Amino acid sequence: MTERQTQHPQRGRAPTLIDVAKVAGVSPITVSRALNQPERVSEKARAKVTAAVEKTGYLPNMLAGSLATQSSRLVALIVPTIANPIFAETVRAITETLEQAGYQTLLGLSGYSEAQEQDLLEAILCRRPDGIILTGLNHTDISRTRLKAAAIPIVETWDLGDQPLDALVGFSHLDVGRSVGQYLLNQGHRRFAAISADDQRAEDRLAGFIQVLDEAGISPDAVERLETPARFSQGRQAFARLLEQEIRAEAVYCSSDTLAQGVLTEARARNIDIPGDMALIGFGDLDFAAHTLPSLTSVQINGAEIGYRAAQHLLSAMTGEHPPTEPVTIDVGFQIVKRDSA
Amino acid sequence: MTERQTQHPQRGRAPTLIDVAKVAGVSPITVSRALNQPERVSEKARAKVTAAVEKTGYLPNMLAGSLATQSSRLVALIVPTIANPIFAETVRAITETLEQAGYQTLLGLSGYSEAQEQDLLEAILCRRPDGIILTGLNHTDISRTRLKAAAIPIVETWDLGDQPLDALVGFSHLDVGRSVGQYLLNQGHRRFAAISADDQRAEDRLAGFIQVLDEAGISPDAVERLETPARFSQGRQAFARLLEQEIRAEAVYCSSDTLAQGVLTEARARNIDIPGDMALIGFGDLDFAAHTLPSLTSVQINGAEIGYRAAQHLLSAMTGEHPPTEPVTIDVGFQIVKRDSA
DNA sequence: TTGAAAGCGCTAACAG
DNA sequence: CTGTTAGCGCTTTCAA
Repeated sequence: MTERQTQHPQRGRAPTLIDVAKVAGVSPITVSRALNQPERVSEKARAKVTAAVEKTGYLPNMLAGSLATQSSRLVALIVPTIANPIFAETVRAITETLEQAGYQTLLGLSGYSEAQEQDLLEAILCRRPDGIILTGLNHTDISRTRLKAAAIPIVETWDLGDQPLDALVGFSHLDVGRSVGQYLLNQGHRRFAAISADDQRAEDRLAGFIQVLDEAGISPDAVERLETPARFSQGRQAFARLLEQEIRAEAVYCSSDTLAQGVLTEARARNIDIPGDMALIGFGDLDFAAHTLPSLTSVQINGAEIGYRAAQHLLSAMTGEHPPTEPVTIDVGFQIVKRDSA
Repeated sequence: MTERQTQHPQRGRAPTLIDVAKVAGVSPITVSRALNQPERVSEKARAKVTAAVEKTGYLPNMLAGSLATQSSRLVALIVPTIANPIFAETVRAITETLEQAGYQTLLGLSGYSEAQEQDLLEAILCRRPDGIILTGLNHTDISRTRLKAAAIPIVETWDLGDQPLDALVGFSHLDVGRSVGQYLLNQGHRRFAAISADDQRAEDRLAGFIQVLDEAGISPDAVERLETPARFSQGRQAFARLLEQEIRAEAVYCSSDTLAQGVLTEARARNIDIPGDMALIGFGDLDFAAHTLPSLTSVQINGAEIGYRAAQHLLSAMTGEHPPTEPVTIDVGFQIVKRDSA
């Protein structure tokens, strides 16, 4: 009398394709086809399946599906942080674009650390993503090896360089720094101070800035370097330190809008008018900067565009529209924008 | 002469457990055990397996593993947006906590829409997450049905209420509104204006605010309602509209720091001193507000704490430390903080 | 401590 | 248009 009921789906077990097939009175494969390639099934069968799915509350098990198909419809995305709105925008654009194409996004936060990125990568690659989007060009050797072994489309973002793993969507940080320097020189400034975070891309921008000053025979009066991620309050403090050292620059370069905002706040507290008494330049996302830094100049990056282009490229690579491509580089550019004073 | 090579892992195919087993000279199951329960395997076998893994560059296929184990080590997380730093913090805290416990996070952005949440849910539940974290208490009926059918631990966040699906980690938005009203009344203010977004939680806060004024026999001179997500510039414009209507409140209530910041900017442009001439109160994350709104009062929420507690609860539920629990409610609270002027 | 057999839920390939 | 068979890569019995 201990016979188990196998007539209808058991309590506590999610209904499977087989349960649906039984209820619909067709074979499992017909259910599978009705769900995934409806055009390859008679209208009658389709109706029976639809009803059975409804009745059982069936939800496909994608773990099984992906295993059989060898395609997970999953994309891995690794960014340093989402606390910085500039990356939040990129993440949003990517998830949105991929979602529409039927892909899900597995998010990893590396905290600007290559080691952490490597750990994330190991965990994530086990899930067999169909593609992967990374931030920057710097990865550990082990990461590079694993990525190559995974043999899936890769897009690196937020930078430009010679040796991308696969596709690359970004802009040149050295050029950003150079442009900023040139811009400030053109404004007639000759005495500079710089406040910069110490991650690779911020360093690249700073290097460009210093390079262009150097070409004009100028070197900055002071360079303050802060640990990434550099916060508002650190920017404020760094500027205060400069003032205490009697450094009176005509223009202050900041590696990010966040830092520039700190400088702005400290300047206000000391009745230094920006941009009247001193030029101040930041770097960040169009939207964010417009909202929080209405009274200064900034290098504007379109985080969303980077995301869209990266996702679109990845999609076309994953759906195999082009064969194992040559590495592609997309330069999304940047611009220096002078906003009205608040 | 068209015989296929099956001797060693083929090019283009990722090595499997069986490949590793062959190289190691043991059975597949021994490899599995060496990897997942090393203590149940002889030291000798373990060494052989480790070497073979190294040599083949083997990476476990979690799709297969999860299918066999019926456990994905995946957690679904749905938030309205990550553009708002308050949610970004929660997301960070959650992914970090789960990562340490060996879980990955599948992120969905609902854009404050229940319909979109439902779509995300359908896609995500197909991947058989072991647990799920949602924002707020409002879900479509279909979402509720699916969530119950999934039979996995659920944590709802950012709100408090009577009918949680399972666990609940948040605070009372009505109480926030009431506290703000009481605070401003205690300061001696009697003429108020309110600028609020129109999502459920902002509406709840506003209702609390109006309620407490009402109890004091006061009604606000004006209430501006903005569509969620409400941006900086809209807050600024809303305040400008109030001024044009000759509404001169002693205190302005804003449903978020972002809006308050817009008001602050417009006030500065018109030489209205905050908090000297007019009180202004916002709502948001401690860190964010401290960075961007140094000169006003704000209700402070700890987004990271909500994330930590939610993730911790979910972990203990998933690892089955407690049996199918009674619904748990965790009130993380909030506080009103007056900051120094910049 | 190790292995053989069976199966997780689904779909590709082939037949009918 | 529909069904049968076999297998995706792993782990769970159970037995040696």
